[in-house]
Amino acid sequence: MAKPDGSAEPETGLYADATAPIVGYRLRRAQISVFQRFISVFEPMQLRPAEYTMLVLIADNPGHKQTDIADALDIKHANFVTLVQDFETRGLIERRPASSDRRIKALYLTQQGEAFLARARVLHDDMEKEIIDRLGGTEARDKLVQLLERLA
Amino acid sequence: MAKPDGSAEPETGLYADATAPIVGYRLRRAQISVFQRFISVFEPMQLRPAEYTMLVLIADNPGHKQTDIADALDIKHANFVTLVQDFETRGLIERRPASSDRRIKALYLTQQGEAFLARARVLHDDMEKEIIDRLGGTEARDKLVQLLERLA
DNA sequence: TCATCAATGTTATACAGGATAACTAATAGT
DNA sequence: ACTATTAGTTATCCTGTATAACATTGATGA
Repeated sequence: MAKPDGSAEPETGLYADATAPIVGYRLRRAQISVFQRFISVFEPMQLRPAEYTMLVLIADNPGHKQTDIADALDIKHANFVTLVQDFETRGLIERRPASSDRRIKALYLTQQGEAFLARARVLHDDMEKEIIDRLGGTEARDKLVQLLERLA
Repeated sequence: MAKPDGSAEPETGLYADATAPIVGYRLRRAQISVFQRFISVFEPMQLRPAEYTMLVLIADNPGHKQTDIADALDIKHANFVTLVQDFETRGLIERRPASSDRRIKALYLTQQGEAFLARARVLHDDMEKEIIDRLGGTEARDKLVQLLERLA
């Protein structure tokens, strides 16, 4: 089998560069790697990536209804219910019925939730620093985010 | 609520830039978008992203055992079995027991499989061209792949 | 030799994420 | 008043992924 650049995988002799031009594949690998790091870092806080993003979104948009937050996260309303219920049980968020429309449950962080998120943000900042290091600087990070935006 | 740049979401009034610095989140969004496009483009061929990559890997590394291909794809051996069996049933790949070690099943594309992959590569090339357009050129694509490599 | 251990592939099973349908309660439109 | 729509909920399913147990075959060392 031809090996253009001699960069064989020692263990298997597999020509892995076959996947080089497949952007989707590279994207998925990077995403999995970053998410696994996230999960391991946040394991002590029992917080998964989507959950962290949910808390950030509620913190920065307090009082919005479930539908808005779920849509912003591209999570189906049906699946968002248990997610929200779990965090209410944990005392981190609060669902307050709107006086104007009793169907609506407006979302807020509790004081506990604010403190919890503050701790999470510290961990997350460290993670982002790690990522910036691996990428080679903040410019590279900004470039990456810019390119990802164009694909999303 | 403060809106630094005035870029509100008209529908919900949600401040979505809260997630801007979260690289993992952007990564996931881009990956989902690219994969959904892939799935829709390849729907007529009944081919999913991981399956396409599997065929490419087998084509460029014929005669390797299941374990090697599964490892290269980061798919658990147990889960790879049904995947391979399905494609054998479809007549696209062949599992040939190695004479040296009868435990090993070496993987090859059939002639049908080669023809099938050739058609798939055309579709995929079109998709990559789309992606390059969205990114703004081949240099941007190369830059993206380079950055993704550093994260994986 | 042969007893033991390791590697390959397989089956069964469980669990998490994400998707759909059907439902209740509340509101809006006519 | 009657109807349609919206917000939230429940139940259920499908897919991808993870683990455990197993049969077969091969490798290793007393």
